[in-house]
Amino acid sequence: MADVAREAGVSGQTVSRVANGKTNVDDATRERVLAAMRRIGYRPNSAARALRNGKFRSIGVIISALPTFGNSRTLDAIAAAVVPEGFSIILMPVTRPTQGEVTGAFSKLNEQAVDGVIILIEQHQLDQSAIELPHGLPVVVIDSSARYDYPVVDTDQADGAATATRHLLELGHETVWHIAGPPQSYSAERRRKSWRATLELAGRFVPPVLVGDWSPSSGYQAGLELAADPSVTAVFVANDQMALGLLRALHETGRPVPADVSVVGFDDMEESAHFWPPLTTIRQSFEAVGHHAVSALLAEIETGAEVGEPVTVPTELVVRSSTAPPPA
Amino acid sequence: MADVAREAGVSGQTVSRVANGKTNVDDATRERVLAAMRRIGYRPNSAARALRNGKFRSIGVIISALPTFGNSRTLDAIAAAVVPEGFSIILMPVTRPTQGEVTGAFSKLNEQAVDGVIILIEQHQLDQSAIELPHGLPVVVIDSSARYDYPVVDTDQADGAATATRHLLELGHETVWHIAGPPQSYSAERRRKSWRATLELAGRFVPPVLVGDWSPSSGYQAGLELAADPSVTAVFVANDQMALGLLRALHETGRPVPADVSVVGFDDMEESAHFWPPLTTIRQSFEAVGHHAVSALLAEIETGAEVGEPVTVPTELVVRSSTAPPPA
DNA sequence: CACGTGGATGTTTACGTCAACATGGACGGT
DNA sequence: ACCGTCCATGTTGACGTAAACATCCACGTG
Repeated sequence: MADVAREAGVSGQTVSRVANGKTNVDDATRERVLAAMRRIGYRPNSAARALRNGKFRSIGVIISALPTFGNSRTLDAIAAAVVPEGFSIILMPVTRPTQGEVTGAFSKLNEQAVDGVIILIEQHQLDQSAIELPHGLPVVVIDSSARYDYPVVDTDQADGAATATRHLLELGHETVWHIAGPPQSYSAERRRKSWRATLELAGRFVPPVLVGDWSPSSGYQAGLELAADPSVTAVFVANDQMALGLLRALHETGRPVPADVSVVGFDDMEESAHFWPPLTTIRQSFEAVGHHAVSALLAEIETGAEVGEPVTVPTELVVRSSTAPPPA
Repeated sequence: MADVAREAGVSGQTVSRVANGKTNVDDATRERVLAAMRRIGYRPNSAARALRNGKFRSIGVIISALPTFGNSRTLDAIAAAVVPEGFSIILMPVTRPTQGEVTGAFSKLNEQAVDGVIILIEQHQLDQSAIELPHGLPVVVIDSSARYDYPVVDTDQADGAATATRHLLELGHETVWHIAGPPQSYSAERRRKSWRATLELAGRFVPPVLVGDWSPSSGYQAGLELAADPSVTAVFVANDQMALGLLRALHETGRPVPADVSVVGFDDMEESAHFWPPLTTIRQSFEAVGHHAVSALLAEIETGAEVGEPVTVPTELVVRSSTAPPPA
């Protein structure tokens, strides 16, 4: 900066003013400074800036299971929403979502240099208790658990699951089986509860739940069990990957989809339209989730006040070829 | 820091020494300082640290198409490799890999606060020219193009594609068709060239290339064309997602896999084992790629010297149920 | 013409940390 | 007892920036 100031024949302060777009600088002077900046290749030093005014213009994202379909999409949306605001993202992966790891990541971020934190961790049951975080830093949690003290954003899991179940019922199926996500996952829990509630509301028999871990393999395993039971005609699977595994199991055991059994997934991955048969599923908008999380966090950073209401992002039923009325 | 110093009855410098684990501090004093830190909840301020010693302990990752299967896996591997070293990751997404966007992201990182940059951008043909970056910051590129001035890490695309093609030939197929990735992608180009070379080496007819864009839909489109040609008995698809689309096209047109046509993909996504039929494919280790990229970058940061040799990560053929000898 | 006003620019200082140098006391050797 | 050495600890200053305050000049007004 000093070099630029000398080159332009002004004081460092004026350079600072130009760099920050202050208005009270003469146009001619501004031009001279800008030219000098370009000539010297001046880049403001963010460390010094941060030191000076206590803001870092960056937010931290604590994330587990990054390569997961939903998480990577959400992260991308967060990134897209944050960059135009002039913020950057500091990534803090945790290998397992335990209390220890999360608080560790959090305090690393705290030392590091962030103005706020988004927590994108699927499993809420952390050592039996909600995450406890030192206060003083704005935080937004992506997850619709009510157990956090922080603003929360999530997909409307319950409505999506209810829609999926109702779709199958309306097609004429007697009841709907369910392959759930892992027990520690809050979204899995919500989808399962909502599926059950929908069945009960319609006065239908509630079959036992099969539990997977989101992976195609676990869907395949569960699918093998389901395929062996001839009374199964409709299955709501808690995500598309497990649905893929189920489809495979159904193919292998010679039960045609959708003629013999109907399948609905959840997520609507890019691949789902090309499964065999193309999968009917619940589309969720990770983009909207990421976008809302960023809005809430930035608002909190600006104003210091937490936004009270949890934000819920709606889902949409996408009907393709894996559902049909039950066999006669 | 001043508070801690007062609390412990020492000077700030001693606190600094304790915080940095210097040895020349009396044990009793150290204990006293640590206790004071805990009591006050002291966190070193990284901005000041960075300002003081010119290092940031963080690296930037410029990435496009983050939710892409390979990219998210690689990013995760980078994160995993970087965190134990005490570095953190600053994410800098670019929407399109143009020269302008990349250099923009680069200079943002430069101002921001990074010690080095990993560029994870698939398409190398940036406005007809290689990326030009201002020098002075260590850079590693993930991509095996020879056109960069920087250390480079990538999967052994050529060997993988050759292995896939040879596998099909050895099964007895007369020739192998190819659905390629987008023309701007260097990996797509490598796979295509290597497929062609393998065919030529074996003295086989080289069929025209179908070009996709990595998406399942583009694979489906290409698949429809291929399915219409009864002479097609073996297809090497440049990634698993397009292979999924091809499988769907083959199902729809009633051409059984692998009895009538064999398919080999590339990537080995988690889903591929559960496609119908389970997909034979080339597994690449994104983990290894990320890991090597980080090693190279950290070495460059430490020593200041670029590592010369490009690193190539081997692939592995995974045989499942989508390949078989051609129909009699 | 003296004075007040307001805008452009300069000067000083503090942000939190740590390297470099300074200080001071304990201990060993002669 | 004197001196040199070494180790623990303290003091000073600098990193690059921007807020707060100070200065200076042009211009308008009575």
